[in-house]
Order: sequence, then C-alpha cells, then structure tokens
Amino acid sequence: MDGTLNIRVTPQTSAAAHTADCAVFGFSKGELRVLLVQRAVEPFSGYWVLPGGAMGDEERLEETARRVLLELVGVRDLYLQQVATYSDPVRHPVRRVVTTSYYALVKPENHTPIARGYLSEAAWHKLTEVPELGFDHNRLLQDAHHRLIQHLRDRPLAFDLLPERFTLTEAQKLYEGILGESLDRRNFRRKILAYDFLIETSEKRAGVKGGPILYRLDRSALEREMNG
Amino acid sequence: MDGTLNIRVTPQTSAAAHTADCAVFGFSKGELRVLLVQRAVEPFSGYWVLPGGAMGDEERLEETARRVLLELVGVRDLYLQQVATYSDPVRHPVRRVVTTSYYALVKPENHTPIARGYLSEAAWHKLTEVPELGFDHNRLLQDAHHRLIQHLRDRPLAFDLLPERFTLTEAQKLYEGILGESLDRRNFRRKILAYDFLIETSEKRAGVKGGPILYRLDRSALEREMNG
DNA sequence: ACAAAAGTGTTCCTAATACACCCATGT
DNA sequence: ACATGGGTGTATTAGGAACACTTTTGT
Repeated sequence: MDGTLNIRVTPQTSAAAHTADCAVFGFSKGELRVLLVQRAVEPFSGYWVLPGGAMGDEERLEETARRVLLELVGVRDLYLQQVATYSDPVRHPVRRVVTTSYYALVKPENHTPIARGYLSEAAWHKLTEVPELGFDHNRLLQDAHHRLIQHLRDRPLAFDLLPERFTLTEAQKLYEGILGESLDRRNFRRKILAYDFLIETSEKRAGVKGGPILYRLDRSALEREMNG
Repeated sequence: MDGTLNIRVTPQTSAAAHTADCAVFGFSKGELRVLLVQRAVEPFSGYWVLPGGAMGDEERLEETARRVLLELVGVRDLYLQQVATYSDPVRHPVRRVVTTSYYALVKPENHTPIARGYLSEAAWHKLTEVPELGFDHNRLLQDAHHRLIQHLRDRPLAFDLLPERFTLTEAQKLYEGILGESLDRRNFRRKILAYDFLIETSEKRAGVKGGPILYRLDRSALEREMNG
C-alpha cells in the first residue's frame, strides 16, 4: 500500500536504485536483431548488456526508457512495451538496483547506434547469436522476446520493424524471425492479406526489372485493427 | 543499465520507495471477488485499496507480496503473477513511490482476511461492485484483471480459486465471472472435460440426496498441461 | 539452361458455436 | 405439479494446416 505505514514488522523502505533496460529489436538482412551495448566500466566491464539507465526524479520509467534510447540510438516515437520488473537483491553485484524491462521495435535502417558515455560499443546482434550478457540481461532479453512473441500472436504489430515499402516475403521472414519457426508461404500470405492494412503499391524495388510486389502499411487501418 | 554510471546528462538515481500491491481474487457464492483493505491513515484515509507493502532491503518484490498477503490474510503458497510496474512521480500524493502489482488467486473459504496495522477493515468485494479506490489502485486492479483474463484464455489456471471438490457448474460460473461473459453450458463442459486433469469423484455434496457430480483436480496432470 | 524466388487454390481436419430435450431433486 | 438446475449429442461453420506446380528473373 505504497508503504506510507507498514503492516506490523514490515521492513522499512529500502533505497534501491531503479533503472529501465530495453530490449530493442530490429530486423535487417532477413534476421531479427537486438541492440546491445558494451560496457567500458566495472561491474561487467567488457560485457555486452541491454541499453538502460537510471530513472530520473521526475520521470516515469517509460520516459526513462525513451530518453535512454533517444540518447543512445537517436530514435523517437518507437513502439515500447513494459515487460517485467526484476528485484533480486543481488542481481547487481555492487548495490541494490531494481530494474524494469521494456521491449522496443525500431527500423534499424534509419538508426545507426552510437556508443556514448561509459560504453565502448553499440551494435546490432543477431538474436540467434547473442553472447553471454552482463547482469541478468540474458534473462531480461529472453523474457522480452517471449512477451513480443505473445503480443505478435495476438496482433500484427511487427510492421514497426519493416521499412516503408516491403515485400510479403520480407514480412514473412520477420514473422519467422520473431516466432522462431518457419511458416507456410501460402498460408502466411493469405492470412496477412486478409487484413486490410496492407496496400499493394505499383512500385517495384529500385534497380530490378520485375521482382516482387512492394506493399506499404495503411497506418490508420492498422490502428483500427489493433483497437477494434 | 543498472545505473552504475549514467549516459551523459542522465538524472541521478532517485530514492523512490518501492512497494508491491496485490489484486487478490477469490470466488465465493457464485461471484468473482477481490480482497480490499480500508486505510485508517492519511493519505487516502477511509479509502479502500489493494493490500500491499514496502519492499524490504533483502527482499525480492514477489517475496514482499507473499509476506504482505501472509500477514494480512494468512495464506501461503498462493498463485502469484507479476502484472506491471507503475512509476508516475505523483501517483502517491506525499512522496515518490514506485509500485509493482501482482495478481493472486486464493480460495476465500479458508481465509478470512483480518485488518491489521493501519487498516480499519479488510473484506471481499464483488468485482462488479468495487468502489473508488485510493491512489491509482482502480487502474492497478483493472490491469491485473485484464492480465488474469489473458492468462485464463491460454491456460486453465482458475482452479486455484475453487474448493477441493467442486461442480462443473461452479467451474463455469467462475470462468464466466473472470471472463465477464456467459458461456454455453454444454460447450464449456465438453471443453473442460477434454482435459484430463478433472477427476470425477463418486461423492455428492453433503446433505443433498442426488445433486450434481463433484470433481476434484489432478494437480500433476494440471502441471503437465500448463507446462507441456 | 539452370537455379532461385514469387505467385497462386484446394483439400482436410480440428475447434468453436449454436441449439433442444430429458431427468432428478426440492418445494 | 411445478420450477430449478443437471446432464447429454449433433449439425454447422470458420480457421488453421498441409500440400505442388507454374512463371519470372538473374547468372
């Protein structure tokens, strides 16, 4: 109950720090990728971790997440969803840090990550080739991915990861990358075209003669789909 | 990134308190109910709220939730799921309190809640007749209920709310109470009996001659169902 | 010419839904 | 006798899964 007073012998409010960590997913070259940063300071110096940062005094955690991602990868207005909160007293080896994790979806094409501050590197990693991460971030990443899968099975939100114009095969590869299973091409096309938020453009990809049809997204139809 | 050092101008770690609040769901007299407690102190004195308490220095939040519920309703080993974390800087009128919410499932029959400490009352409320709660707890409750619905659609976890022996009609009423819609009796029975974790007992409810068949749960079959 | 990827329809099966009558008990 | 709630089966439909061949383009 917000700890104003406590029930009986309730331990007193602790002064744990609170951070937001983000599993930023992107899709490029036919692979689902996650943005990782490499620490240049202890603890876990040299380890890759999920980008994150401390909650400010006047900030909600979601704002913390957005600020961190803006500072780090220069991206605004991304799709952001809270996943879970991790509070093991010893998850951080130096002092107590509670963290809340988010997953985010971005189009990697536009945003080259830059390592700043105490980071030595920032780079996209294939989700299938993620190294051992610092802290409990392998767990956070796994949980975030799992939540993304759950959401994707409900609603077609993956298009935040695709460029403006994309082919159905690209969309399928994306779904397969997220879900971790391969899908039947005909069934996938039929199902996805049954929605009315995919618009066939008359354009073809630059440079090629024929090639696959490019589609674009009807944002408002997608919104309607997500809400209705 | 656990805030050991901060990216550029990141605000310094704040000293927000952290609490765990629980939406405890029970089922009795054919109604889905939620356990609420009434505050006897400011802020929100006289208001009903979700039971909760401050995270201890050596505690994970889930342990906080279990401890609070043990102290309040004397129940152990309940089904507990994290829902979300709320961090609006002004969600608590006095000082900054971040809270993580859980939902819990209990059998109300066994556990009469007791108001302790700064509480003037503790009581089960019909979910359909929840008053205006203190803090942002109406929101927490709504989100917790929503998460419970989601989980229930995936897996048959609602049996934690039923007594040892129960009729199929009771189970159906429970499902209807959680999902907020009415179900076809025959379809419900067929679907639920298709699982193999419901065991028909030869007993009938005490006092009645014939009456409906009582079922009990095969815990291990349910576990198998939930995992496999 | 050959290899690689795009495009297209049908069949099958499972799961969800809708629906009506008989029986036993308690009043 | 009547009202209430328990118990049972079938027909329809919608959605998901499986599956093969033809066309175009790039090498």
